[in-house]
Amino acid sequence: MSGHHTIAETEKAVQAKLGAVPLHREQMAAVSNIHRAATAIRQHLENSVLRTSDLTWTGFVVLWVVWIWGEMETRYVAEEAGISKGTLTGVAKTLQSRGLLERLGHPTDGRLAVLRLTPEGEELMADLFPKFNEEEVFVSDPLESSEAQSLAEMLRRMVTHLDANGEQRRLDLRGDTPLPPRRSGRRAKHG
Amino acid sequence: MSGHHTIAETEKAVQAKLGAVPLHREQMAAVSNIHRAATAIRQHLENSVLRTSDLTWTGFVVLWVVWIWGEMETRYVAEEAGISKGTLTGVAKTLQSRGLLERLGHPTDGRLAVLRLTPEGEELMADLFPKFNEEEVFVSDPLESSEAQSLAEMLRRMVTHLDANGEQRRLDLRGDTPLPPRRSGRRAKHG
DNA sequence: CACAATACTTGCGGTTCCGAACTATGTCTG
DNA sequence: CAGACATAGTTCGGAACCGCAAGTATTGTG
Repeated sequence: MSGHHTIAETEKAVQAKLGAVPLHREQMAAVSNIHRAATAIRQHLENSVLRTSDLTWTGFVVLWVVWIWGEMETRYVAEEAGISKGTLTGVAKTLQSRGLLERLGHPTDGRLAVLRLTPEGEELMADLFPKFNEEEVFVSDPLESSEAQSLAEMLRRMVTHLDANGEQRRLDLRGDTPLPPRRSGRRAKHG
Repeated sequence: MSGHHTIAETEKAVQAKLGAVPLHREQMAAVSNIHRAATAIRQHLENSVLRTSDLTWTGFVVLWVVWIWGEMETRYVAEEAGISKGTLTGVAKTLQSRGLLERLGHPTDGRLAVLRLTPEGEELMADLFPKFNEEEVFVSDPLESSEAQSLAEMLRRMVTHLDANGEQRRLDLRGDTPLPPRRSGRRAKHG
């Protein structure tokens, strides 16, 4: 970072480029700053606490989710971590191979798989999380305590809203035209 | 989405798991909600406006940056887009192959490369961005206009802070121990 | 017991992603 | 002006990542 343009300069350039176009600037700034902040924060956390344990962001998030909730079915882990089930299978494998996570069958429903931290995983998180939280404090340094609360609360509202209404919105948007297939992906076995 | 646990439930589980550990909860909630919101918003935007043009998130961000700033040197594009320059090389290639972006040498400094939208790229962005902005409005629906401003402003402060102080902080944190190499990555040609 | 539904895995084809090594070019200095 | 150093971009190894299709196994149901 520490680079070419500040956010303020970017917003100015947007004004210059899009001055004539009717836009909703406040929402644009809010959304784009959420992503800027998320990227910057993630990079900081990766390069401070996570890197020293050779954990990726996603690996850490998965560990965190399982840590907080204890044993958890894989589908919920994927959802909480914000990744697809397919990705989780791979990430969980990596974490298993490092001895941090274990995979158990469900006692009564044989279709389910349950994830749980190993003792090493528990130990790692107990050691790592306070450090992680220290950096959360560092990145939040410019916020008053009440501001941090209000920030969290506004974001919570956005997530809840998307959670409740996003799918319907997407359906409405595309009307009857079905989603185009992705450029990539597995093809049907035979045409 | 629309899944298992709400944010409120997660925060409750955190309380249960970490009740005894002294933590800075407000900052924790703020940071983790930034990432939750970023993921949810990104997924919504990808599956509504971006998907129909077969653009990935990163591809769109790169196009957006170049669109706003006009011709731009690749190193700045990478920085503004929040990706590494190595990643940009690949993404730019993809966008070039789709005829949306072009790559020019710098007239006087042979090391530099400059990116610019093609006419097709300009046209695409002119068509796409209003739709994108509409969805930014949708995801910001639960926020008052003044709240959106305040949200953007708080996030801007965090980014600015990280920009100014992040590197020093990381240096301080690791002291004299150098960063361990990543598990993955290119190795020296010969040991 | 056939048959549908569910949960996960596997694999495909692509993109993205980082960061270190490498290449090419420019700049500084003795 | 040559050698050292700096800078910009590309290449590459390894992993993450998605969405989808297909496969496996299990459970629920009429």
